[in-house]
Amino acid sequence: MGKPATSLTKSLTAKAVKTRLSPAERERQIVDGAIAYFAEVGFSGQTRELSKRLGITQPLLYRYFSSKQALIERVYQTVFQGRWNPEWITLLQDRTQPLRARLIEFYRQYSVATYRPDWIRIYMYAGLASPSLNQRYIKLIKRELMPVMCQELRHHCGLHDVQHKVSAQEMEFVWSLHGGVFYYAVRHHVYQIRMPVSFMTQVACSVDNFLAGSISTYPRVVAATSGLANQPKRKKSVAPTKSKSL
Amino acid sequence: MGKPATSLTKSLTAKAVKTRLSPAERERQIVDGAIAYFAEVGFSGQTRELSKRLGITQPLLYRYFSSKQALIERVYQTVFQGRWNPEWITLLQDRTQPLRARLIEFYRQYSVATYRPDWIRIYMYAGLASPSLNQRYIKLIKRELMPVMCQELRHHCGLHDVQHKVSAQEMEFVWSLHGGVFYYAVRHHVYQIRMPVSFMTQVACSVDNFLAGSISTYPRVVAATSGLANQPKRKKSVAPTKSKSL
DNA sequence: CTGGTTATTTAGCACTTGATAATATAAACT
DNA sequence: AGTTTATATTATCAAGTGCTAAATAACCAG
Repeated sequence: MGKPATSLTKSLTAKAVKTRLSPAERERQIVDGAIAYFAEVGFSGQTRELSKRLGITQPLLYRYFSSKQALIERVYQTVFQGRWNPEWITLLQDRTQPLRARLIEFYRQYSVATYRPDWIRIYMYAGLASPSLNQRYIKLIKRELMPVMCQELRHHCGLHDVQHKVSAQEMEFVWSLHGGVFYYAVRHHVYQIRMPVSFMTQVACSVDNFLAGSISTYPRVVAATSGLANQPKRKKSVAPTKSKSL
Repeated sequence: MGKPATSLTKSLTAKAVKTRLSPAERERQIVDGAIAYFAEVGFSGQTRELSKRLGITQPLLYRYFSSKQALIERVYQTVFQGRWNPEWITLLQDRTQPLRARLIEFYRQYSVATYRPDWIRIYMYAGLASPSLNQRYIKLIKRELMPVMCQELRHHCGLHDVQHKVSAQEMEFVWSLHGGVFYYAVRHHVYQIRMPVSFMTQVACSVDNFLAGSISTYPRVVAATSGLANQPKRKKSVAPTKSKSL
């Protein structure tokens, strides 16, 4: 564990040869180490332990980051910035492919970017400590991803005439798929459950069931919310199918 | 902030009248306060801050709990013990009701017991710190809940002849519903998102879509795994009726 | 009221933890 | 080489941290 991850130094094979790194390189090394360390133990982890894992002394951290909090901010930034790929939207909108294939491919690519131990664990730690970061991220999902998924789902269900903006109910409908997929990753990377079915197999299965059900249930959701605007805090229960509004 | 929460003391109206509580009462008060405090800030929260919220001094905690860790264990025990209701299984198996109604009613009751801020947040904190507790809980779900849900789903889909034990694939199929519902609670109580659709409305919607899709997709899942055993590398397991407790 | 019991507080120890200043030292430059 | 530059280390500080022992004060039996 104590071995320096960066072997980009031009020579001097191994061992504890005290090497002076260029500031840029050292900084990158610290950030990478901090991501791995905080992802493992949370942000209450100590700077001394982090420095030990990096093979450097603790005060050196403060040459590169003015405070522990500054380092944490940098970790956030590094982990969550630039993971969103706008290509995913165009991929989802490519109607030359069946929606099933598009959704599966999207989750394949999305999971590579985000459903990994570092991302998921830091995401959860951040959410528990103070959810503003997660709220911002979910806002991104709501703004960029959900409307597109809903539009494509409308098309898939033959609702070609519907013009109004996607409603909050419609988005929640899609969140149930998204949440199921996300929770697979949580069980895997947070609870460290041995998963008996591979991620992509499970995604395919979830997408299949989601789309099969949508044909009959999604038009009802769209119709039930077609009158009212999209977001606001309207009560108006959705009145699913049969009795019992609960 | 500094005011003692317990006004159970028989008299002495208000103010900082130092009251001596019976050990049982004080202990309960500490545990309750610890649940609320640790759920809010995590288990790295300090005993001094906890005692301040309780309106007592910090060393008093150590009269009732030998260490901080002992208090944490007690919090775990209090939050997670006795929340599982075996009645839920009989409810789910009551075929005089349509499966839709049973599932919705199950999630209504289940959410009352577990999908509340304290439970969810402590569950997540525990999972990140060391997932053994969560693994044990998920084992309970896998042993008690999933097989029943799968059996009822088989029946709902007209698969009356199927005899073999439910496969891991079938259980994962149900996990996708369960995960979607759980993640609603996470968004609500951990990320503190303002949910535009009420929990029960969303549950009804998810269950509807889940069941509607299952009619066509679940038989395929069952068929695909009917040949092989249920769990990959397990050899023929033992008695089908075992009743380990959590 | 009195004295014993014990819940609760006061005072403090040993250690941790984020952060800083002074010092040492490896690399760069001439 | 010798000089300069700034990376990295050593030696700390001050505030926090779990935890303990002794002192205090509330309750109760007599």
